[in-house]
Amino acid sequence: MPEGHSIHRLAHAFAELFGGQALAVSSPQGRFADGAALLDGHRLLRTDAHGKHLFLGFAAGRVGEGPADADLRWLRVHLGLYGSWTFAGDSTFSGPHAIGAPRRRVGEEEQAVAGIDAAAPGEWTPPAPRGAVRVRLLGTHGVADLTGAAACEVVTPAEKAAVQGRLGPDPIRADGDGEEFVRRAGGRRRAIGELLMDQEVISGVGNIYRSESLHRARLHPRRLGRDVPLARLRALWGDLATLMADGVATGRIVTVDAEHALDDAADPEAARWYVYHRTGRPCLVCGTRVSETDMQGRRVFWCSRCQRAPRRRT
DNA sequence: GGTAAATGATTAC
DNA sequence: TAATCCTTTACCT
Repeated sequence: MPEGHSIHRLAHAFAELFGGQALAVSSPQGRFADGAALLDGHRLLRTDAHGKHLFLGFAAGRVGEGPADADLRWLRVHLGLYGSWTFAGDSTFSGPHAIGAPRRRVGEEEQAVAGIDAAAPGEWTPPAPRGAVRVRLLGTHGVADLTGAAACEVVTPAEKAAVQGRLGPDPIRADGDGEEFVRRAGGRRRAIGELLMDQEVISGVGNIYRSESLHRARLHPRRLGRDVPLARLRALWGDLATLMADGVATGRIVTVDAEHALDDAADPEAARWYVYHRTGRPCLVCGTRVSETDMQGRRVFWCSRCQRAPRRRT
């Protein structure tokens, strides 16, 4: 799935493209018919993102009424490994055209789809849903179609709060607390590579940000949390906050500093990251062949020279 | 026209 | 640790 930065982009996009509008909510595929009926015709008043969860807050009633937060009903969407939103609309409708899987190639986290039509407002008609569209949100100037989500449900404010209560601090959110991350990761007997992917420790980090931030921090993925000095945990949080904020701004995961950038016209994907998906290829910093291993069913990449293996403990 | 892989997370054994 | 769920696409034959 797109990592946390994409979810925050989606929250912004929905506010911008549909904010304040009463939306026609449907489930062309049918699996979300009940939830869609609950929200159909309601206005989208709030959007929120926490880690990899997207929340869209709807309320019934006329424009101008200021519903209490307690009256909102939230659509909670988690894209999982291959969920995706695809947008289309008239000439006034812009923004991210498609976020999330599928990707044509690894690294294509946002795909510009020929979906934004040049039709003038009023002359645009929504395209037929393509594929298994779980939810369609139709506004005045455009549509958003959701496919492949791992989670898609309508929740109350209390249920939303409960979900967020289980999530660790999010480096992208204003309320993201780095010290909380240090508390949750420090002293742990689990590998830092696992801790970064644990959404209760830090939320929003995915497989690319994991491998890349650990390389930038020169930390081996199997180093235990308790063996990472607190100052380095703080630095890791700070680096992730910077990288992920940049991801929100640009829609791309960029982790390679200018001094290490490598222009490889023959294989532009090859030098996109320091180590992610670069097994056997040279580390962009030292040239050592990148290593790969499996960590809880996911691939982790690191440079055995830049990121020294932790000493074996008995 | 089949198959594996994909930036995830939960449940069960 | 393994199975399971969500869906599309790249890359084979």
